[in-house]
Amino acid sequence: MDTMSCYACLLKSRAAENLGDLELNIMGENCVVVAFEKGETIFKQNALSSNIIYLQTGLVKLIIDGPQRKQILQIKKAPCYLGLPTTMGDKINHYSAVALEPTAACFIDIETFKQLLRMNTNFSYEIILELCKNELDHFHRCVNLVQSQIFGRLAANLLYFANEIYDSDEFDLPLSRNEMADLICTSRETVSRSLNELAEENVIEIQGKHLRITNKDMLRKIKEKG
DNA sequence: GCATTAACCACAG
DNA sequence: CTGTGGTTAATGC
Repeated sequence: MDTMSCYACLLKSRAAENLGDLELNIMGENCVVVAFEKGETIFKQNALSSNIIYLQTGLVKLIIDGPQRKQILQIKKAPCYLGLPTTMGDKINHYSAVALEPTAACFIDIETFKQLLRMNTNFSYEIILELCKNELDHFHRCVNLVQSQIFGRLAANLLYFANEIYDSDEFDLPLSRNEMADLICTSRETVSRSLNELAEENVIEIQGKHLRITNKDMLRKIKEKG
């Protein structure tokens, strides 16, 4: 288990750019980087949480076991912090994180992280900024899920993949139909049918997981109209 | 009533 | 793991 040299890290977070040499040394001595394969769990709901996770590279799903079914809370792309709410907010994790691609994650000791928050206000500011943006995303996602029908929900999430994750209108879905269903709160059958219908309407092209958005304006309209 | 939406089930690649 | 067809329940004209 190597301690990291955060000082020399080329994948530092925006927040960590604000840390001085001394602070980076403190972080480096209390931090390890771990590689995860697709499908591996990075942290698990109900387990004790004692680390802040920083995603250096890769893609992750956050999932929570609800009273009825599994629910995908969010898809997160590196670079970003994971588990700030779940590590700072309680002793145990309220959700799990699973890698969707090969992923590299730094595990930072929670006490060290708190110490840095107190020491360096610019660092703290960037952390708060990330948390706030994240909360706004969640609010919008929540409204979309509650107030839109299937096509609105599907459209919003396809646009999210294109705009926020892949920066391209053509990409491979990182999720199975079943996981897509967990993401937009429906059944896998409905996801299959809806994707095929969007293809019939020439809004997207879909072959297996490969997806291309061919009529983005229409997809936006579908998202807005719900 | 009748139409629409979407879940659940069963079965087949 | 996916796609399809049938059935069913809820909701809205």
